[in-house]
Amino acid sequence: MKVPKSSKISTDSYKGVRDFYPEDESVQKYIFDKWAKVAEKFGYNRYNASILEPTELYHAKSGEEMVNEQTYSFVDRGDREVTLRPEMTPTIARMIAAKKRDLGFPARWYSIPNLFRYERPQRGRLREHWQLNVDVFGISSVEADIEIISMADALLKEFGASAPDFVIKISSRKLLNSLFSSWYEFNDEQSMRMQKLIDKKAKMSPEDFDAEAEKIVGKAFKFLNLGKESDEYEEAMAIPNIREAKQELDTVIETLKRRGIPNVEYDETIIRGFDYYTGIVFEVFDTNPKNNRSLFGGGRYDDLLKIFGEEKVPTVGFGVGDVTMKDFLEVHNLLPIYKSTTEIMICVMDNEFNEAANTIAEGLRNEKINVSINYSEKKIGDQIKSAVKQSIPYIIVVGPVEAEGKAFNIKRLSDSTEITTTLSESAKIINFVK
RNA sequence: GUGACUAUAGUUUAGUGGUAAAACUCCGGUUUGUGGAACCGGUAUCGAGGGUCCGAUUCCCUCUAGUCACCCCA
Repeated sequence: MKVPKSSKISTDSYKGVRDFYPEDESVQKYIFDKWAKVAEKFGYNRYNASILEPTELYHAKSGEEMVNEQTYSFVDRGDREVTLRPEMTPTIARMIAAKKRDLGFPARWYSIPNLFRYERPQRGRLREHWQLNVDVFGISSVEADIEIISMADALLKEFGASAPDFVIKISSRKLLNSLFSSWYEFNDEQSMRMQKLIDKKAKMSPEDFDAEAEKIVGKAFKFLNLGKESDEYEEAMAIPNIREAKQELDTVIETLKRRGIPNVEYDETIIRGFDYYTGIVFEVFDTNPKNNRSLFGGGRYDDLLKIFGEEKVPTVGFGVGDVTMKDFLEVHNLLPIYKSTTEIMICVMDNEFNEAANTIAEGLRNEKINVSINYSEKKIGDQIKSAVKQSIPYIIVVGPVEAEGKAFNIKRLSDSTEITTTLSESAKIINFVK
C-alpha cells in the first residue's frame, strides 16, 4: 500500500532535540544514576519543578539577550507569558526564596532537569538538554566552594576518570573585581569589557588579545603576576580587598590539593558567562587533545535571591550537561557496553507451548529476573537473532521437551554456554544469569 | 541571528542533462532447524517547492534539515 508522499508524516524528531532509543536511554540512565549517587553521597536532596516558568523570572535576572532570542517563550490561552526553562538557577532561587523561612540551612539540593534554548543547533549544542544542577545554600565560608569543587571532582571519578584526565581551573570574581577597581583602576565600562575579553582570551592569539586590551584600557595591558613574589605583587597584596580575595582563592586551592585533588590550578582567564557570580568560579577541562574543552563549571552567587525581594543567601553551585558528559566518557572510553535490561528471552518453538513458556517466565520473574517471551512464531534461529539484535544476553528455548518435563536450558549467547535447570533451582539460575 | 559546506533505499556510499548502482539491514519465500548462513524476490516520485531545458536526481533560486565557524554559553 502506497501512501501519497504529501500526507506522510516525517519520522525525524523536532529540530534540535533527540530521540532516546533504548540504547541511548540506557546511556542517559547510566549517567543520571551516577550523578544522583554522587550528589546524594554528599548529602544533597533531589528536587524538581515544571519546565514551564513565567517569562518574567528570566527578565529579572541576567542578560536580556537570552530571554529575547534564546528561549522558547509564548503566550498561553490566558494571556500569560510562559517560557520553557532555559536553565535551573532562577527556578531554584525562586523555590528557595518562596520557602526561605521554612527551610533549614545549609540546604543542599540537586536536580537533573531538561532545559530548552532556542538556538541554532550544532554538535553538542542542542535545543533540549539535561543538566545536573547542584547547589548549597547558606554557607558563606569557602568550605562551601571547596565542597562543591570536591563534588565536581568526585563526579568524574565516579565514572572511572582519574586526575590526569581532567583539570579543574579556578579563579575568583571577587579577586578580579578587586584588581580591576583597586589595581588597574578601570572604570565600570572598562571592567565590563575587559571581563568579556579575558573570558575569550583562550580563543584568540596573544597579539590579538593585547591589541584588544589596549583598545579598551588605552595603554598596554599586562596581568599582575600573582604567582611570584615581586615588588609589584607585594604592593598589590597591601591593598586589603585584593589581599582578602587572593587569600580566599589560595585557601580553596591549597585545601583541595591537601584533600587529594592535585589537578586544580589558578587560571585568571576563568570568568564564566553570567554576571551573577560573586566569588570563586571554576571550570573543569578535559585534558584529552581530542576533546580539549570546558566540560562544565560553576561558582558562588550570593546575591541572586535579591530579585525576589529577599535578603541575600550565600550560594555555591555548578551544572553539568548530559551531552558534554557523554562526549567526555566516550573519548575516555568510560561508557559501559550496552546490554538490554531484559535478561532472558524465551524462544517458543510453536504457539502450543505458550503456556509452558509463561510458566517458566513467571517463575523467573518471581526471582526478579527480567524475562520476555518471543511470540513471533518464527523459526528458533530468527528468534535468537532477534535476541542478539536487542542485546538480550540469555535465551531459553521452549518446545515439546520443556513443555513435558520441568527442566529447561538457559543459554548465554555471548559464549554459548548452557545450563540445564528447573524453576526450583533459583540459586543456580541467579548465579548463572546475574 | 550571520556566513560556509552538505542532502541519492532503513543505513553507509557510487553515479548521470535522457527517471539510478552496490553492500549491509528489513519484509516475503525456498532450504536449513538452538544464532549473525545460502538462494530467489520485494522495498528510492535521488530532502521539499519553484525555475531553465524537448527532457532535471544532475544546472539555478527559495525553503527545510544536518555539520562547521561566528554569536552565545545557564
